[in-house]
Amino acid sequence: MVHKKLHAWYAKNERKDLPWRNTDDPYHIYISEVMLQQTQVKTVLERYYFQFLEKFPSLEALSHADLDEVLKMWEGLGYYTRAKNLHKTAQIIQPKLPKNYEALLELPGIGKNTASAICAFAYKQNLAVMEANVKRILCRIHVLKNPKEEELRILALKMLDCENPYDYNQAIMDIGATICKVKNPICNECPFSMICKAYKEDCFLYPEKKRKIVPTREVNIVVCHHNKKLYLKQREGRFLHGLWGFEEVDEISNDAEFFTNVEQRYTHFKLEAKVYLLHVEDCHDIYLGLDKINQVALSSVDKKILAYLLTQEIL
DNA sequence: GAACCGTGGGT
DNA sequence: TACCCAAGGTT
Repeated sequence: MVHKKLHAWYAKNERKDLPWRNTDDPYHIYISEVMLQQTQVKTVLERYYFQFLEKFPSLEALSHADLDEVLKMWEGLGYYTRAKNLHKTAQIIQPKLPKNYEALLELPGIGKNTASAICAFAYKQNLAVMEANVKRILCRIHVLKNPKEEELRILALKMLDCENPYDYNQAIMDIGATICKVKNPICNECPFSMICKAYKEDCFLYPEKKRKIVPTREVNIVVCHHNKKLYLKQREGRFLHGLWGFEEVDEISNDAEFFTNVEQRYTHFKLEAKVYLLHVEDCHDIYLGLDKINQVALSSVDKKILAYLLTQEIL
């Protein structure tokens, strides 16, 4: 009965503007799944999906690319390990993605969710996708505040429409995105309302969310410049790995002049940076002109600083 | 299991 | 301004 209702809802309300639903190419679906991790559909659609596939039209093309090129196409999307893992995976598995869940799970950057999504959407396999939307729906139907992963997995399997797994998975994700939203769910249009305990209770605060306090990190950034060239270096740690940026320093030289303040929110801390300019007498090859800078991937903070520099005739 | 890993948009 | 949100994976 619920499956019928869901099916009817989907026939009417399916999001048809999603290109990864209109392809059978496992590579395209794989790219979309990774891009969509913790990222809004709109962002992926407008600025990344088509551009990435045009630049790297196949697994083979991706495997032959330089990591710097891949990062450039990922610039601004965040969580850059995803790009690095895509590149690594392309080199491991080309010419083709494996077709079974366990083999996919072995690959870097592919977890349970992405593996099941690839199996369900690229290979039409009979398994339940369980991402944030689905989890939220299950939590509300069963009024679960803080369920274990395994508990949800069992409930998801019970719900799955084995006759139409592909449509079912797409449909329940659409319900989560457009009906069973985190805030202001539209329960009177929801095909699950008849079985939803949260609806019966008239309370949709499931699952419980825990908020965390984010610390502030204060840093100094120095932009060294010489003859319209700037010093940038490539980051090596896990954070913003592989992206280029201006240098953070502990001590500010007396010759540096204050330039501007910059703020940036990250997932687990807030950055407050004082940016200084330092004119140096001579510089090395690693100083980059604007044309070079535009070829490498910068993080959001460094882009902000660069944009401001451009208004100040430093470049 | 919890911390870590980005960003732009909405309120 | 400050906080929340969006198709998670790795350590």
